[in-house]
Amino acid sequence: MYDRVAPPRSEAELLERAQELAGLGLGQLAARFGEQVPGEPRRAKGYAGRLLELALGADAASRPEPDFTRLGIELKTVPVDAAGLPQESTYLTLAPLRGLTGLAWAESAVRRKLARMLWVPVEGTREVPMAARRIGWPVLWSPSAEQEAALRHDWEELMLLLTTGQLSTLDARHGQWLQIRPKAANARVLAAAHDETGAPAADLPRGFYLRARFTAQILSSAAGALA
DNA sequence: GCGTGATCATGA
DNA sequence: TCATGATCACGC
Repeated sequence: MYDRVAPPRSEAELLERAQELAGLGLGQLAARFGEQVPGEPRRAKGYAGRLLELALGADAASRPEPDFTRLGIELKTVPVDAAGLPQESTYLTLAPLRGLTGLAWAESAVRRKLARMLWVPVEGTREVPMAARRIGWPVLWSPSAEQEAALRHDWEELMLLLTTGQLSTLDARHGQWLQIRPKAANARVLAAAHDETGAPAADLPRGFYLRARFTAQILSSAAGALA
């Protein structure tokens, strides 16, 4: 079979690996692992992300930890259009719906995820078949002071709505850069939450997402999005 | 069933 | 056209 790629031992090694993948099509990369890219895009959500995890040696295995556990780095692939602009928001982490009293930004899961991230743009326009979509130039990123302040502002606004049990008024329009949207297999899924009075209740699981216009800043801070 | 990886598809 | 709300696949 095919050996699993060993986790990178340093940021530099991880970045080098990602840079070596730039310009490759997803089909070419998949072939290195004896895989074929799924044919139907609707059934291939998340495939590019899983393939890049495999190729770069991510070791978190879908546990709620950074993808590169030893380096504390989170990997995100982001679909971009022909101009290199992100086409979609980026999922960060589940939003806590219960037991969130006293939760501070400094200890939040959102901040931990954002602390250090490797962004890999991938061609994502629907006209391009999955296998032909090319991997772009990677960006190793941490938030600037201004970016972190803006994200913290959004997070605190959103968390206030969560802690007061105002799930019914919380929708994806809140937040300038961060937003909260459903994150579930379907709209019938329920997670432990609480109501406006603080009593236990169940509600649709939600996740924190980074808006595409924020991700655009990250990608444009580096040179070309596509190699 | 949950949290991970995300993108799809429809209404505004 | 575009973002919101809904959905699809995988590992365990």
